[in-house]
Amino acid sequence: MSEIEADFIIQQTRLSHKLIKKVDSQLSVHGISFSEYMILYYLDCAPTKTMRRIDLAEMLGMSASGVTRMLAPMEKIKLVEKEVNPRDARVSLVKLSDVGNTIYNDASVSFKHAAKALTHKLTPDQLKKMLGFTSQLV
Amino acid sequence: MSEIEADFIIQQTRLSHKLIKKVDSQLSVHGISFSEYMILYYLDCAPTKTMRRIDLAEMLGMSASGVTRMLAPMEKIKLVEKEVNPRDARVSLVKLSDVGNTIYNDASVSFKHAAKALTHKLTPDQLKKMLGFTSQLV
DNA sequence: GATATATGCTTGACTAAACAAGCAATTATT
DNA sequence: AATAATTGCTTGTTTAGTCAAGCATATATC
Repeated sequence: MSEIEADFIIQQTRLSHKLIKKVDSQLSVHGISFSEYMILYYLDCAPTKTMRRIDLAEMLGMSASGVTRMLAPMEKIKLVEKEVNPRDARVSLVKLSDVGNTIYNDASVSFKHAAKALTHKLTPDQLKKMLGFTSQLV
Repeated sequence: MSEIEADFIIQQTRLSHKLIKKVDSQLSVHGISFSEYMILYYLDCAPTKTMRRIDLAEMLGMSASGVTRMLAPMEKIKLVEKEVNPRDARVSLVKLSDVGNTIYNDASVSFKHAAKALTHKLTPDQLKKMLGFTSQLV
């Protein structure tokens, strides 16, 4: 009666829940949440370590207001800095600060450890295949 | 620099986010959220269509209080019913009502449709493999 | 060049969930 | 039998997000 596609959705979301929970608890050592880590991650990926808030929201799959709310405390503890865009006064750029960069690098170690632990049941080949499938669906 | 395990976690959670969002919007036609669907799903799976709240919480990966809060409105609109356990007055059983069953069956059609649409980029074989990997990790 | 429309961001109000604390009933210890 | 510990559930409080509305700036149209 139950179909494989539906089962997949259910298992997939269960897994995600578990992964985030685990990673979150590992990252808490560095004083950041999974969502905050993701912000630092995308900023670090950006060539100038700077992004527009709306692009950040897009990448995170979040609303613009959600990003505003998340960034406020991160600015307060100087993980990121606000910059203005001289060409367009509407946009307010977010920049990864030096502190933020350091925290991100530290947190990345924990993140990778956690990631390895969470996926150790798969062989490198299986993991590679799975990442491929996952990326295809995103 | 970036490792495949970490990339996998990131892609996996991105995907999950997308899946839930899509399924949620499809289910809204039936007046229920993804989480509520999951409750109905687990109740439907149970042989007596009845579960203890704490077991439900366990299956959903939620806290007991979260379940209490979710069930309150569902009881109000009669999707589920509260039953007492004659052997243990501490537990309050949750039962899938007839209405709940009907809604669940209707919603399942939408759910399966959405699931198929969301996974159509994978061949049946790929999907089967992926479900296998996912289940292994949960 | 004036006005309409679109874009980026923030704020207010709300919702879903978590955590911690507490109550009530059960089970274990003595 | 009395007390302690555990279990199941609920409630108060807090946090992370959403959506809708609004403000400021930029772009397009006439």
